Amino acid sequence: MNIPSDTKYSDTEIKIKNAAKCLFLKKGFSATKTREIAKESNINLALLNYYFTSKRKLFEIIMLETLHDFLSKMVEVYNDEKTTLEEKLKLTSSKYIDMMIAEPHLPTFVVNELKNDPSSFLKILKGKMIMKSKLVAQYNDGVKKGLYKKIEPIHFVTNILSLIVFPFISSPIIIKMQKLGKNDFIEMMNKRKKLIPKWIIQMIKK
Amino acid sequence: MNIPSDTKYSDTEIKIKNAAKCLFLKKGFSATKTREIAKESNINLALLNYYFTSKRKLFEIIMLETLHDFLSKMVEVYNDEKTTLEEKLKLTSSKYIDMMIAEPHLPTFVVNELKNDPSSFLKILKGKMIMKSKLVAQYNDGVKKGLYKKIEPIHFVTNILSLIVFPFISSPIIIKMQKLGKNDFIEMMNKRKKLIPKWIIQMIKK
DNA sequence: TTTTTTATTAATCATTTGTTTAATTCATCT
DNA sequence: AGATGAATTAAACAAATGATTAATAAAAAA
Repeated sequence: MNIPSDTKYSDTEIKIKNAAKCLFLKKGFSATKTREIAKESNINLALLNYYFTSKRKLFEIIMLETLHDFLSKMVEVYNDEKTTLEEKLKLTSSKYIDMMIAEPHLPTFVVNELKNDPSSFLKILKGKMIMKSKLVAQYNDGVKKGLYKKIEPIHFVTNILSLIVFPFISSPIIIKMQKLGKNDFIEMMNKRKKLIPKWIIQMIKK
Repeated sequence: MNIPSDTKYSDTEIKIKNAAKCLFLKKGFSATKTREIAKESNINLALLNYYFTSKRKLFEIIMLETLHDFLSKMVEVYNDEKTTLEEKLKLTSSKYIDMMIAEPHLPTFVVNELKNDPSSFLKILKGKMIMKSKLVAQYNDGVKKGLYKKIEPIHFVTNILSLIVFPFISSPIIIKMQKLGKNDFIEMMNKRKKLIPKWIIQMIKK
């Protein structure tokens, strides 16, 4: 029984999109060839244009969906009204690290293709203003109460994301430098789930 | 009067290499076309193959040189015998941030193309083991003396690089999110030169 | 069932792209 | 000046690549 998670798209369209997403994530737009997408999804080459008009259009659809998923998951945690700042840090850290263990190509892809076309980013970023999130509000509160040092919030947010995301972006380097196996790297990232919130707190606590 | 900084290469070769490096850094291997390199460097298309055999060979040369420069500058600071750990942090932060302000495409390029072919990384990484650097030794000393918390050194090094490099990799996102101009972003990064060393110290200090 | 619409296919087209060739210019040496 | 080798050029080639077409099969509507 099929769950109609995406009723907008037919089976064939989903097959194409899945294969395309996988390839685009791994190799980027230019290095991914339409024939490769067709082969990987077991469809005829012409169906790609039949359903998606062009490679570029297909790419843009995938780009927007991927970006949307990515940012939505972020903002969920940041805007939770019930959790404290420290809890948010723990949840963020844990959630994103899991997310990127599952899809290791995601951060590089987002960062890369956004460099070429930041306009798609704006389309998605409507209700997802991290800088106006509950997390930032809680940090500012802490500053006012004299609990936290005053840093510009953009640095605060940047630091959190840096410590979480950068290791994944640079994973090939870390793996080579440390002569790790893939599982060792995952192990290392799992350890960071607990460490990163502590580090962030130490950075801001008076 | 020409300074024979690179006597190995003729004028034409240098023109080609410069244009190619610029394009490869900006757009990656696949998206950069040989005709574009020829046009940008004002040389005939055939000269590219005449001097460098193939696009791929040219790319590999540029890749290795860029990587070499990048890592050399890193290790210089890390292995300075005269400076303290805290001084090294300040120097690192300041030096790399300047470097990436000058060449904003560098980190994304390195990270990207290394993902596809980490072998070139190993060729370069001979004498440049960051993990066996003076910096790490000094940190370990500090731990023994009870000054610093004990974290695995790989996390220590990863954190430094994360806080320095990630903002540049994600600069299009930061710029859009904060509605910054390019100069505002540079301003922000210049502020981080002083902040990052402090943050790192707070993270490790007991 | 018949008709009409939709989905799929193989073949082909028109560019693009990396590379090569063969001719020409330029510089160097005798 | 003339000969030799390197540097440069315009033209062309072959393969790859994104896209289209026209024919066929499958599904839906009548």
